[in-house]
Amino acid sequence: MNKSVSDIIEEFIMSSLDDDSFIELSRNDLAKFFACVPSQINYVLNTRFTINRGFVVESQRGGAGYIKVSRLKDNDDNFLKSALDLCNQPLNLTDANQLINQMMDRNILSKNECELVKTTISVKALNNPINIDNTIRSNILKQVIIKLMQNHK
Amino acid sequence: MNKSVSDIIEEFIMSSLDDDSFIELSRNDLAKFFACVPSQINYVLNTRFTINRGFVVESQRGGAGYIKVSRLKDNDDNFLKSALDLCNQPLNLTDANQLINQMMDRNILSKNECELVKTTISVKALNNPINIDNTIRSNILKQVIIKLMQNHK
DNA sequence: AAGGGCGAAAGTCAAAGAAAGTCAAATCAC
DNA sequence: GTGATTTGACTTTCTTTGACTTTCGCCCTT
Repeated sequence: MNKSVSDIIEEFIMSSLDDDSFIELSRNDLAKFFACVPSQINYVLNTRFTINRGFVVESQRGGAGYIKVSRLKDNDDNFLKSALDLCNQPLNLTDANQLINQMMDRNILSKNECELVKTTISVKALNNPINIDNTIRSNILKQVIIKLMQNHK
Repeated sequence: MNKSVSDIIEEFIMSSLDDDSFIELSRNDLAKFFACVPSQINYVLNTRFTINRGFVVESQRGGAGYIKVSRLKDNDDNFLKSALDLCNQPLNLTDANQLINQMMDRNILSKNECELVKTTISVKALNNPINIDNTIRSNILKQVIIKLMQNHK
């Protein structure tokens, strides 16, 4: 198979992530290195380093701008991964709380953290019509899980 | 990570504030020391040492001019109380995050907890069609603060 | 002793510079 | 022909720079 430039850039970033759980890169430098336009880096990031594939991309513009790519971790039994899946549907309060409780049982969240997260998705916090409520709830939980998988300071 | 000059100046002032609750600087000297134009000091002050982040900047021009940066240190009860007040209006992401950061600075939240709460009010978490993001955000934060006030007795 | 001028601060603001993001048209591979 | 890739014009965000303004203390004159 003939590799595209995007494939090669993907491989490069992938192998940089072998050692560490995240890397910081300069979009411009990378583009220069691979002799492509800067926006191609975005293309690679958008098509290959997605949540679904287990990555998170953060960035900052301007002066000391950067792009940070992190590889998400999961514990052995794929608990977080399937929790993430659950969050693709709206979640009612009971189900969501149970999910959060399980995270505490598995020592992914401390008691305190568990309580905090439950607070953020409580009925009072999401003071909205029920149908949109559940959607926001699962969205919030999804981001929390991603954060937990992103397990580096 | 590649730090900008502004980042470095910020760090310098921050660490000067570690020992004391305030510090007096000479804008010109600082600019000379960091090899930048004097107005960059203002830029750092305006973007980093804001009231929202818990700082006050006072200054005097002319002959014996100076810039004084102080870290606000009212007690945690008052802080949470006024934070709660703030949550009666919709909050944009920046303001909300700064509030949460201050909770960490005051050891009301651990670093981890701080990150978690920030995650729950992030743009991605509250990614809903309607533009009531800021309202939901302040609601969530309000419940978090109420929760913290319970713990904090 | 009062007022004015000078120079030494700090403040303001907008332009320039330095990243990264977006989006859609053009091209390529199958 | 369709979907994936490449390209580039345009946008947004953050930082750096510098010209111009304001304020203040001090000294000098009267």
